[in-house]
Amino acid sequence: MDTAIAKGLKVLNRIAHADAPVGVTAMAKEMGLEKSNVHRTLTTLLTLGYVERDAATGRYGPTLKVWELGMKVVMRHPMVRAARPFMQMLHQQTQETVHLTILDGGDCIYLDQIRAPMPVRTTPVPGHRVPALFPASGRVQLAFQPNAEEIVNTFRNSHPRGKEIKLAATLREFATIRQQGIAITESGWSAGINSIAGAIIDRAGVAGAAIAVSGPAERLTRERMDSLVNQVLNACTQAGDTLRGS
Amino acid sequence: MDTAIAKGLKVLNRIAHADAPVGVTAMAKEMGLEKSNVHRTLTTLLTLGYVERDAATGRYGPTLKVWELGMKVVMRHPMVRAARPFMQMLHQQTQETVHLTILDGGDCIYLDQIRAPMPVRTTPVPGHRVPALFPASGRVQLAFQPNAEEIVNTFRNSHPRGKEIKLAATLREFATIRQQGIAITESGWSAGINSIAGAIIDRAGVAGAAIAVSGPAERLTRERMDSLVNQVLNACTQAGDTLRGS
DNA sequence: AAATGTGTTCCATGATTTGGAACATGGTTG
DNA sequence: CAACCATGTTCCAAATCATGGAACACATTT
Repeated sequence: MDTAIAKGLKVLNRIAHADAPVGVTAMAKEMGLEKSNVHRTLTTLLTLGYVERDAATGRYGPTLKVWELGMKVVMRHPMVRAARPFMQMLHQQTQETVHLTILDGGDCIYLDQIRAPMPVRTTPVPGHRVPALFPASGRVQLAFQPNAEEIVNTFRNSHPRGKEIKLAATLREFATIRQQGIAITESGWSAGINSIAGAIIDRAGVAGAAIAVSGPAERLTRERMDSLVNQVLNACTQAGDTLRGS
Repeated sequence: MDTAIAKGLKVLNRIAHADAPVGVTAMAKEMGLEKSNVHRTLTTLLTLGYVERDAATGRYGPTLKVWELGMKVVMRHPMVRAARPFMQMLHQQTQETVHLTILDGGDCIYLDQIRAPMPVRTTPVPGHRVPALFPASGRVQLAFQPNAEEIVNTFRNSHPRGKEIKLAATLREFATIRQQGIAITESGWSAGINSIAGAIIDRAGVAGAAIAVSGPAERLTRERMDSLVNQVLNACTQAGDTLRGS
């Protein structure tokens, strides 16, 4: 194990997650390293171009280099490549915000999005992570997951709002979702926001991702969502075909 | 200089930029390191979760961890935060694709975008880098850059298509752009695509970024772009105010 | 002026990385 | 089927390189 690499990435992480540039001493204290050690690490990251110094304060902040690297990765992601055109279609048909999410453990990660001209106040942003039980796109994926029950239980025990979840009811709902291939949430975890999501089936035959259409409850009514079922399913199966075909 | 950190990031870069997962030997040969060294580095990155192995081939590919990190960075970027709401407004008014770009040396980096329901075939994607002389958003920023002439010259000497650029004509055009605060390209570097861009003035009083509206020439005609001048300028000044105010 | 808080430099010490060689594995070819 | 090649993996002695402590520089506060 290359400990220096671990240290370097830990420091980079710390800087990238910070709201504001940080100083050497603060970081050293926080991560239990020597000042001189942190300083040298930062100078290294500086010369490599991953970190820059605030002109005024001399504190260290992240550059966009990490982001550029990350975009390379996500844009090459097979799921993103496969889903993009069909998300675009869906957006054109609905004029609403369209999301692409994948599952990572019990979390749902927002991979890609097309924003509506008039989006809701709190649109999840690509890169965000939320418990998969919250959004429709997470639920539709969980429903197709073999270890769904385990994940739900873990959530119930670890998350502060976990106890609000009824296991039996949730599993029953998952059965319905599997049957229809569609999950719908009405003011589920974000008040006033409705959402309809379908699952993309990948090579392994499990739900590798989900496409969701979201919007304010006034615009995206229950009836409207019901009428969108086929379009969402369509986008998902076509994306799945593209994914498996290539 | 922590050489191990440099090595680790170099390997990570190599993997993230690759089109397909790569093997140990290939990487070792390519970057002049010992096989065993690369192998240990990869195992480190593997346990840290930045790299994963292809189940079938055993080759190494990137995970989304770098991307998540990068999104944190860009979403906290003051320019993105300041510009987002006004890009949204512009998108709502025009129903066209709206871009946010910044200048990095002679390059233009696409920071953020809102895609139109019917976008053009080749929409630049966030994270992309193009010579600033190509798109309208790059040109409007160059026009306000003190060392614009230098950048144009560097481009003329280094880029394969550099000789197509006439220095005097370009500088004259920049003067016009500075006067209007707006750059317009018609089928500029991408055939059939028109674009109108304005500059966001940052704290230092220079063009720190640009907002652009792009679309197919049939839809985004010259007359339509002329009628959008004020809306684009508005979005830019408001974004600039937000940026400097906060 | 003394005291605290920064960030930075220096260097002997020793832990860690290094590169080579040997081993393991799987696929290819005569 | 055996010999071969290419690949990934493990091991270890040698020495390079990271380490942490102390000392320095600089600014701000008391």
